[in-house]
Amino acid sequence: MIHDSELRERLAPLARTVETIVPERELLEKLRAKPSLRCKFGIDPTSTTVHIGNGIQLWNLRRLQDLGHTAVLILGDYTATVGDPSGKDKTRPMLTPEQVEANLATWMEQMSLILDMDKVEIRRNSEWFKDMSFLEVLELTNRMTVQQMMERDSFETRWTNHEPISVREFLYCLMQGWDSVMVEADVELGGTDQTFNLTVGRRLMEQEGMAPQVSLIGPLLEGTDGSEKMSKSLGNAIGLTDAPKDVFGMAMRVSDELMPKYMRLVTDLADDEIETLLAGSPMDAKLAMAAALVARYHGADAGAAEREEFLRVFRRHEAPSEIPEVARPDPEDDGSFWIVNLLKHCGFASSTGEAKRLIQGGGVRLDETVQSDWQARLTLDGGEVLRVGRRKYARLI
RNA sequence: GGCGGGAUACUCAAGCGGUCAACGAGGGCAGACUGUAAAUCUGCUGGCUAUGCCUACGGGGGUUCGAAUCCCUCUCCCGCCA
Repeated sequence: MIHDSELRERLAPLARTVETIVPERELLEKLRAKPSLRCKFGIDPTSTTVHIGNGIQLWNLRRLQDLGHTAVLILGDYTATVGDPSGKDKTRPMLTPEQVEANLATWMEQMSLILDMDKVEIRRNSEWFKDMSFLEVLELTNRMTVQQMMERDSFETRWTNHEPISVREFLYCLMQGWDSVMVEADVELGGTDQTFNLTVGRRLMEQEGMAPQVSLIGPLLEGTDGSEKMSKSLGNAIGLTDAPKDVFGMAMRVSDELMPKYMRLVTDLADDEIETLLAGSPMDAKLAMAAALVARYHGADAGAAEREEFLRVFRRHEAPSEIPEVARPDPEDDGSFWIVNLLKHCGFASSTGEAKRLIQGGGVRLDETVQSDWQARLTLDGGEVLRVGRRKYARLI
C-alpha cells in the first residue's frame, strides 16, 4: 500500500493494485518535477498467453498512461533466452529466438486489450545487447558480487538445496537493470518477485550517474490452484483471450480465501461494492467477481450472460444452452457406435484406456443415462448428447 | 585432478534378480456430498477392441531361463577433498 497521502492521491487509480513503492519520497519528487515520467515495464514472453496476473501490471501501466506518463515497454527478446538452463523451473524456460518472436507477436496483440498501444514506446533489449562485446559484458559483471546475487531468494533456496545455479542466470538481473539505464526509466513496474531485479536497476543507474528509477511493486496473483503464482506453464492461469465461458468457470473455481484478492486485483468493481459483496454470501460474491472479470475483457453483457449460464448448468443442473455439435465418427460394420470411439472422437479421452477408465468411474453419460459398460455398442439416431463430468458436453449429429 | 553418491512414470520418492506397469505422497481425472470452491470419503491415474500382447525404470552393451534390480561403458547431476 501507499503510505504517503499526497502520493496516494496522485496515483489514486492505481492505489488498489500497488503493493509497495520504493522509495515513495523519490517518486513524489519526480512527480512534482516532471509532468510525464518514463514508466518501464519489461515483458519476457515465456508463453503465448498473457494472463490476468500479467494484466495487473499492464493495467497499472495503462493508468499511468492515462495520467499522462509514458509507457516504455521493454520486449525482452534477449533476456527471455536466459531462462533456467536446468529446466527445473517450468516458469522460466530457455527460449530460442524463434520462440521468442512468435510469443512476442501474440503478446503485442493481447496487450492491446489493455494498453493504449499507439502511445507506447516499444524497445527490444536486443537493441543494446546484441552488439555488446565480451569486455562490456565483463564490465557489467563487475557491478555485483556473488554475495549480492545470493540475496535473491530463488538463488539462496537453490544454493541451500544443492540445486544447480547457472552463471548464466546471474546475468539476468544485470541485463534487466541495464535496460533501465538504456531507456532512462523514472519508474519500473514489476511484481513482488521482481523486487530484487528492480533494485539492481536502481543500483546500475546510480553507478551511471543517473537518477535511479523508483520501483513500483505490484502484488503477485496466485493462480486458480490457490498456491502457485499464476503461470501458463503451471496450468493455473486465466488468459486474457480465453473464452468467456472458461474465464467464468475458472474464476468460480478460485478458492473462497483468494476471492477478495481477485476482486481487488483483476476486476473493476468499486471498493465499496467489494465491501458489500464480501459481507454477503460468498457464492454471490464469487459470481459477481467472475462476472466482473468476464466483463472487463468481453463486455458487461458477456459477464451477465456467463453468470446466467453458470447458474443454469451448475446450480440447476440443466444442460448448457449451447452444446458444441460433433459429427459422428464412422460407425462399426453393424451400424452401431463403440462408446470408447465416441469419447475419443469428441476429444474427451486421448486413449482407449482413458475412455475405459472414465466409463468405469461413472463419469460418462449419454442423454443423461450413465454408461457403465465400456464395451457397449450404441445406436445413434443423431442429436444425442454425450457428456463427461460436469463440464464436457457434445451433441452428436 | 582424486574419492564417493546419484539418474525410476506429470513431480517427489520406494524398489536392489522373478510375485514390477513398478509401494507411497503430491498433482490430475471421475464419482458422492455441497453454495462454485474448499474440506471429507471412494475409484482411477503406460498403450493396444485386451484374462493376452507391446513399450517403459538416463543412453549403449553384456551376464542370466529371467534385470529397474548384477557387470562393463558412455552421458549428465550432486557432495567431499585438492
